[in-house]
Amino acid sequence: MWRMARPRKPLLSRDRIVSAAGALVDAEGLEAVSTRRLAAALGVSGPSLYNHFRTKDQILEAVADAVSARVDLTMFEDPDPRDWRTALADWAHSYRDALADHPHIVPVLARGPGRRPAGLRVADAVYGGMTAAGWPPAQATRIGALMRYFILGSAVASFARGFVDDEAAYDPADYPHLGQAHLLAERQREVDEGAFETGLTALLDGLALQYEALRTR
Amino acid sequence: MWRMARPRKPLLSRDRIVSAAGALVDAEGLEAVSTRRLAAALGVSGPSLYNHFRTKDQILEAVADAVSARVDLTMFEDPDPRDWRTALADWAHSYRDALADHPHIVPVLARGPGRRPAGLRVADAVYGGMTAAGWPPAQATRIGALMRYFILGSAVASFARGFVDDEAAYDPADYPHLGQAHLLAERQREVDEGAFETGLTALLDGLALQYEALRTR
DNA sequence: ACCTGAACACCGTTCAAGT
DNA sequence: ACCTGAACACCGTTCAAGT
Repeated sequence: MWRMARPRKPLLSRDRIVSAAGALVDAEGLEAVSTRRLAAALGVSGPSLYNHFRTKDQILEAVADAVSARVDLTMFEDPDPRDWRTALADWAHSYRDALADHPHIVPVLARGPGRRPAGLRVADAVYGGMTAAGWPPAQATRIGALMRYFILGSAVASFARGFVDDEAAYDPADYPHLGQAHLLAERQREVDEGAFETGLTALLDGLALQYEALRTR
Repeated sequence: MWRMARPRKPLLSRDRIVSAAGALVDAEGLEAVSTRRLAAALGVSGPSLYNHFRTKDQILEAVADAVSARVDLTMFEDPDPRDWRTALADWAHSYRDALADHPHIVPVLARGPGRRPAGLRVADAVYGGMTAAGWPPAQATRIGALMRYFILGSAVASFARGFVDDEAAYDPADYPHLGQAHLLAERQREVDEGAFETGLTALLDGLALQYEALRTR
């Protein structure tokens, strides 16, 4: 027999499936991933995937988790109590960069840490870093959550991807303040970049105010 | 004939389709909406929908836009220059409440204002309010975007929906700082609520700092 | 103009059969 | 244990046919 139902060495592994799925998501977007298409890319037939994952959704969860795993968390290790602000800022940038590299998986990632190990490790590290820096536990939890809101929000609700490339859609009579400038892709990236930095600075400035109030009480 | 291909009075309208789709999304979630299921709920056959919308996606866009349309924008009309902070806070709460009422459509809404009239009206109103309050145009655009990030992020990356109801998934050996307390649904809503309020206050405090720096220059 | 059933090219998932 | 093809119950969308 030159073609068998089961090869001596497995053709598939969870890792191979996840990396092929990630590549497909990056190249063609979430909705391009079907079990048949993914299997074809791996040189097997559709149902084979079910020997390694229970559902297609769990494959996508694993892809999302692989992205979370690339977020730098070292800034929360052995923290200098006065430096929670820098740690938070560095982490936010690392997180945003990881998402920017794989924008199509963000909606899956945003569904919450859920069962994904790397996602939970992120939540855990931020909490640990904040409590070590002197934030009360309840506030540390909130800070982790609100930073997540802002970072994931900036990836998922990106201005750049939000506007359509069609001038007719933005009649100045309907939206007096919206200029044509919004339509330029270059300008849109600038808006996203500027809004992220402005928001991050405001968030950290505001938290610093709360931290001071906490210390001087 | 007691059953005809075309009735004298149209059976369908865009409004009827959108409200039935909205009800289906609210009751059973996004993935429960198929053209056949939606058509059945309206007492017609699947293809009929295509006489009123070009694609299923445009139906969902219209549902999302109907939610945006319920966001209060009156706080940006005839603004008191000193009160941009209150306007922003009130708007954020109104926006968040609208999303909380229809959580399943949030991923569609988060894709960006795109072509949706109500979504664009929101962006336009915030921009108008901020510039009228004395913010420079570039900053006004950024504020609209960053507030959107935070509000949509808080809806889409909700802690409450993020954790799974299974203790085994959160072994304290893996995540030393994550307590079992995170698992309680009641506690999760508290975290979301607290994180939103803490984040909003921090954001507005931080922006106030920037506004002052702007005035005193 | 607006609805219908039939049809097309897909889906995710199950399962018996193969080795 | 791990792969296969066949099958099931779905999809979104097109289209000719009806009134």
